Amino acid sequence: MSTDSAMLSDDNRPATSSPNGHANGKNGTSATEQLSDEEEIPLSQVTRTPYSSAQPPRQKRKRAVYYESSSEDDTPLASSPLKPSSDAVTKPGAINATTVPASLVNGKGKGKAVKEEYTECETPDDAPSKAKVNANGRSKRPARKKAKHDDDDDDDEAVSDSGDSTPPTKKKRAVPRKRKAKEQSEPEPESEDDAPVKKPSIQRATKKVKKEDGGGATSEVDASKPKKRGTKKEKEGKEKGKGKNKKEEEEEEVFRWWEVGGGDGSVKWKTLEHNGVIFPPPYEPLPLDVKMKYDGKEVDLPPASEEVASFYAAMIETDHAQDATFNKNFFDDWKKVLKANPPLNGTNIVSFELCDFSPMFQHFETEKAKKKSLPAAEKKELKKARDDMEAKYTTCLLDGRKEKVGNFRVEPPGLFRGRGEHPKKGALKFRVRPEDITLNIGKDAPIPVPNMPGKWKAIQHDNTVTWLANWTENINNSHKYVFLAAGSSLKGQSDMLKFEKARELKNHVDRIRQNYNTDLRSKVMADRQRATAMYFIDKLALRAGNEKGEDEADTVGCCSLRCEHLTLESPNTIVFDFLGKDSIRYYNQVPVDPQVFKNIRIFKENKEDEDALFDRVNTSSLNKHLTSEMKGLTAKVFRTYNASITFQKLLDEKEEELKNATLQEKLNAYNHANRLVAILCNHQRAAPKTHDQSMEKMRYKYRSLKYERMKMRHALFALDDSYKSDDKYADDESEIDDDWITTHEESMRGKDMEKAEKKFEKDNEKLIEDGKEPHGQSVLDSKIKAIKDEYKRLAKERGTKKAKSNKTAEKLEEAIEKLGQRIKAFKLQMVDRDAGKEVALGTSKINYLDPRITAAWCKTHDVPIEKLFSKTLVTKFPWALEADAYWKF
DNA sequence: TTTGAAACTTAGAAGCGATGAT
DNA sequence: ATCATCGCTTCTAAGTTTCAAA
Repeated sequence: MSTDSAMLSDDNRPATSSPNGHANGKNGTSATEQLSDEEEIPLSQVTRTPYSSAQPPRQKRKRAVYYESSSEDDTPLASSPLKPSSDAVTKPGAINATTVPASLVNGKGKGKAVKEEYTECETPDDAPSKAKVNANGRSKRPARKKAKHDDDDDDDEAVSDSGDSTPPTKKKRAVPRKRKAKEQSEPEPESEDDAPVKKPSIQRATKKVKKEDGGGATSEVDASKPKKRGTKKEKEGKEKGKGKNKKEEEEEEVFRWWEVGGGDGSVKWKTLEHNGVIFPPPYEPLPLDVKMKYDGKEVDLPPASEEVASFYAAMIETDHAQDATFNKNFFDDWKKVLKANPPLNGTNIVSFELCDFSPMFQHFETEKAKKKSLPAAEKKELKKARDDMEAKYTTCLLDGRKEKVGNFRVEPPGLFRGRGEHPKKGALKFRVRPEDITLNIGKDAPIPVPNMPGKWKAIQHDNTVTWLANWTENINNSHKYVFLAAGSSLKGQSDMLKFEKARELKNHVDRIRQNYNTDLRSKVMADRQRATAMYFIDKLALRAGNEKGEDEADTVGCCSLRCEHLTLESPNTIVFDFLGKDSIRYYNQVPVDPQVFKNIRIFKENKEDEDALFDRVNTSSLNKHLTSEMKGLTAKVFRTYNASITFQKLLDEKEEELKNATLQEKLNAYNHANRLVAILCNHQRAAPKTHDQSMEKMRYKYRSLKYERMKMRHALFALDDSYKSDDKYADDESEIDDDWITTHEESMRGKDMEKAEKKFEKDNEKLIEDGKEPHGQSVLDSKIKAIKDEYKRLAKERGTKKAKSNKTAEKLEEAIEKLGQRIKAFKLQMVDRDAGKEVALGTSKINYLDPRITAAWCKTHDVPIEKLFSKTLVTKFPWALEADAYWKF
């Protein structure tokens, strides 16, 4: 099928580009007309495209055609002219690393899209176009048919299309991008004295720190420490340290980079030493008695094929194995491996359905169990051995300082676990070998030796980047990098910069909002669309939304929204429903500014569901514009800004209220604010498997509380009829009915009797121990009888609205009041828990909430930071924890 | 321009170990 | 002490942004 023209023909109108010139007709006039605000909104025109969550229709997508079809793996490689020669591209290293020849599995070389241009022929009056069509009838680029410039000219005279006011570019011309440098041993940054690297003093903002149990950390100060910050602490530390045994002398150097300044600029380090990466152990064939079956018979697989089979076998109980795409991709790739490494007993594996991997699966399960049941001491030993082995890879020397490395373990081979409807999920991910890996390391540093046979692909010394190693992965031909850990100075610095940039937005956001609000009425379509997109990004914290390719899951962000993703509901509500990053559904019904509502209606006019909503906007033009509004401003800064500012505001609102609150109440308030931000950013998680069950438990407890309350009310009535007319004691137990009460009482009765028996036994044991006479059976019997009688009485009471109690009316009133509070609180807790079951708080905490907000809040409310930040977060944000109580985002 | 490589941040799932209930 | 739960850590996929090459 290679690029069949067949496919081309089927739906090939220039799709996307809203054929009938939505907006452009001739960009000029018509655009102007269409943009007039006054027009009416024929509601009937409003498109409604309900589709249910997970599966957006995307037939049109296949028009891809312009790209090499990825499904043609089986066609002879070299043949198609459209196909880049795979040989040329295949990474040598990937081959037979794991014994699986890359060339076997990876039909095509780079999934590089070979694209043709589409010469548009419709709508002649349209802008000169070359709209590239693509996917869902959308083009790799949005199907915009015009180029912004065209608009300008034509689109209503005047209105100088802002489009190009050149943004204040920084003539800085930073150090040349490494791209070229990478070839290999880069030529060393040409003396570039002007390179903005001022890190003179930086060298020594180091302190020696001893770990103390007490949590206080600091101690003696490195002589060269520059600033005087934190002296007090140091002194204290010193004293304490004195008394303390020196043994723990494992003082770590703590580089207080945030006190030094500098750091920006493109040179990231002066010297860099590291030990490379760890490769996973080679494949170990299964014991001879563990064999998968094909058509009921055991198959004798050579190791290479067995390994791939085992990847799948380990997953047969997961959802992945239920997925058709996943299975197909796995099987296709596996067959290629099998072809080169056929079963030794001649089995010809052609049908996936006939494969039975369960013997392998069982084997893995027993192995797992074995490991688990190992004595603790042995487990510990194993772990120690592993840690020792890995130790040297966990850190590196950056400008002479020890820093933690993040992902020093090379990703093991396996089956690609793409999210959502990723067309390649299940495909075989090759074993990575030294030949695949490029190391980035200081010029004078010794070159590490790989822990498996082989030679590094290349060594480079590029100090303008932060990675230590990288390789190209075979599924999507993207790059994988080994970076420093989140707690390292390099990551910390850029993290801090990120938040500072977001804070800077505070000073510009009013103006920016004003501008885009004005532009919502712009007569230039491109501007109006951009303004509308900005409105969404700002208000709803949507992501920028780059275009995606054919061989990726169909997900969108702001700029790549399609008409089908928005539904209008008069008078001014927009319903968003689309799959965003990681194929997480974004569903939101929001009332919007009437002008935005109107705009969306206009943008959708004359377009198909699968056409781009913002056909004149893309992330690049959007960001270009944003940068012109504020230096360094991009779409994602809005997310950071809005998340943090919202969080700060929410916490501030509760400040007074929390003055005398308990610790738990404070934590709740914090988590509540955190949750609202997570919702804003649409951070979801799969509801815990046990959620329903635990909700059920809570509901039961809730009812039990209601039952108690009812009993007390009734007791009150029994004492004095007049309570019945008091609203305070009106029936409030709608969630419990007679049946439930019956069951509940029976269950309590059972429990009470059990309890009595247990107690009886225990008492007797005790008596015997003490050398006394145990109670006889009659004691228990009479207790049981008492319980039975009690429940008989309760049964009689049922429905009478009377109950017995030995409390006085006053006591009852009090107890009811208290119970009422408890019920309310519990109900809240339930609702909260249910509401939060699908909300992930972690992501915003790690990436979006300025940690200084939390640090300051903890100081204000006297909450230990450990209650809110896990150990990793504490080490990730050392620069933030010193913020004082008054610090505000 | 447009495309896509490169580099870095953000993301949820899976794995794992601590902790609390029984 | 054992088991279930839960929260944290690890893993790696999936985004964004920038810039050079075509």
